[in-house]
Amino acid sequence: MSEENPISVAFEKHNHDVCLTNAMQTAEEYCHKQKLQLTPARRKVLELLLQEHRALGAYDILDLLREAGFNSQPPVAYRALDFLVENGFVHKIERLNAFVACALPGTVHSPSFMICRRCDMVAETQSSSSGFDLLANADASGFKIEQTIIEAKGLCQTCAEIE
Amino acid sequence: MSEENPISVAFEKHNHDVCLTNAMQTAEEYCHKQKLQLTPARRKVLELLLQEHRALGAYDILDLLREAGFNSQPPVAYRALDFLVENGFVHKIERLNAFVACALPGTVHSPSFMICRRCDMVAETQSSSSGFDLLANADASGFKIEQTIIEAKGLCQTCAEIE
DNA sequence: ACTCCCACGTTATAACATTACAAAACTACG
DNA sequence: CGTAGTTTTGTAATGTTATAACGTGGGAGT
Repeated sequence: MSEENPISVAFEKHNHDVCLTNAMQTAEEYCHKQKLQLTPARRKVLELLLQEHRALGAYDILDLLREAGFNSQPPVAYRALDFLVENGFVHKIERLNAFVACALPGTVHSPSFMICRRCDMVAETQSSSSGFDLLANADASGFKIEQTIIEAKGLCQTCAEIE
Repeated sequence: MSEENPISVAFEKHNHDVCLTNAMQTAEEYCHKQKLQLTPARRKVLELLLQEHRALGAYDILDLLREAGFNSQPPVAYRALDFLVENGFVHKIERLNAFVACALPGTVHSPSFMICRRCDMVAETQSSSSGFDLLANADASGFKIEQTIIEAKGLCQTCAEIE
């Protein structure tokens, strides 16, 4: 089941159904606690993204929403994505102008991403913010960092073997 | 002279004319050595970007090119930018969809950027690639990193004092 | 002079994202 | 309940960023 689409599985093998179910449950609980509304459109977008380990563009999502019977003007997708990004369930991959479900929902974290240029897979890793030059440079110059994005482009193991 | 527009000066005070002249000369020499053509449009775009320590969008550049008497269809700007990015004279800031002149032209380097969300200033810093988690994670999972972008958003010292 | 490559001119369109305003649905609280 | 206030959605239009496609011109090497 988790193997049906080799392109969409992450680096580590895992049961993808569980991964989706867990993430949805975490989102539910978080929204309930915070009195946020996980409305049908928001829920659907999160589900769509959780079904992939790769980034989807807003218009890809829009197409999928339309197929699922939702309204399909751009704001529908962007509003849901804004909500999900603000609350940490989804990350935007800037270099792809695309969106990916968070691998560690419900926790404050500063992620890095590995993006395969061949199969578009996106893997999220936790980057401990300590110990690299940027912080020292920022301190030295008085720059106050609020958020840092780290995106590595390259080839995943599978694609590296093929090429 | 270098102080006429406080928004466009970088963190450290410096003589901006010298900074521009040096960078242009480096570009000239590099292109000559590599038998690359630093054509009028390419040169102009580089000059325009060197006049700022902030990122300009492709269409901003296009407007400036038009003012300078160049042709002004989008491909004009994008072709020049592609050339300059490929050869390391300009970097793309992904989170702004905009472009900034390289602070260390002619050297192979993997830069990080600090982007002020208030004044749009962009400072480039050298990030030694050693010592942070992403590399370890990539190794462990067999991912081959080809290029990493690191962009920190925040407030520069000047703007932090104002707010 | 021929040909190959590179750069440029030009039109069109694709892809990504937001503004604006009205209507509906929830929420709080008297 | 009801009604005021807030949040979410419907919908049309538009704004912004980027590329495709194809033809033209100009310089380098043979």
